[in-house]
Amino acid sequence: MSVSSSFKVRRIVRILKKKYGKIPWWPGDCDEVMIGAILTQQTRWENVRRALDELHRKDLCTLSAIRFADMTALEDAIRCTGFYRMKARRLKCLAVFVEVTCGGVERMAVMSTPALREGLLSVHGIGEETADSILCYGFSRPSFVIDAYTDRIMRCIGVTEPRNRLKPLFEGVLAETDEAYRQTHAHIVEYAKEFCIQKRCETCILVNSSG
DNA sequence: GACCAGGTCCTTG
DNA sequence: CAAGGACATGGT
Repeated sequence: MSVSSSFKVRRIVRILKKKYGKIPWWPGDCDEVMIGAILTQQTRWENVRRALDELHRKDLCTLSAIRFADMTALEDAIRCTGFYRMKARRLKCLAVFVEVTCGGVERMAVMSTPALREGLLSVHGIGEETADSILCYGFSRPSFVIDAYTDRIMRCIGVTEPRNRLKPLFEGVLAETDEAYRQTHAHIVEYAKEFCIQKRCETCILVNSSG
């Protein structure tokens, strides 16, 4: 990766930290994080929150419950997140992986990060972003999450690395702790929601600020 | 009514 | 292997 890109990333991380400070993000237990990670695919968080509340109301907000849940009941509960048929199937796949393949969350918690990541990626419907979200926010592992917002902001500030290089780029710049990864990703999402909602980034403090 | 949302998988050329 | 489409509801 280029020195220039590392420099730019280092700089925006510092600016965003100063702007937002410590923000709480993705509270909830491990099961809720994993379920939310599937539901948030291509979906606004507000709708995911509503679906999670509905799942709680129906006692379906654990993977052990989802594993045997009625498919229609599951689909109904998550309908407001869109892609609800597909997501219901993905939740079932995740439930089987967690409860059967791994033998429960406690077993997952003692797996090595690479093994856990590989296992998650083997689940149908879990790609890199979802896997890293689960690792970082659910299991407190330092695996940085690259999402559409991150990619967009990098373009805004002139970092030209392809998307698949961004993860190592950030991990090379940040202190290698799950907390640093969580905060920085949260800052990026917060900033993106505030300024970079559209493809264009007209009011980008990241470009003009002397930071 | 058009367009987009914190992706992933499958099919084509 | 890059590009395009499907999945689906809810908000602006």
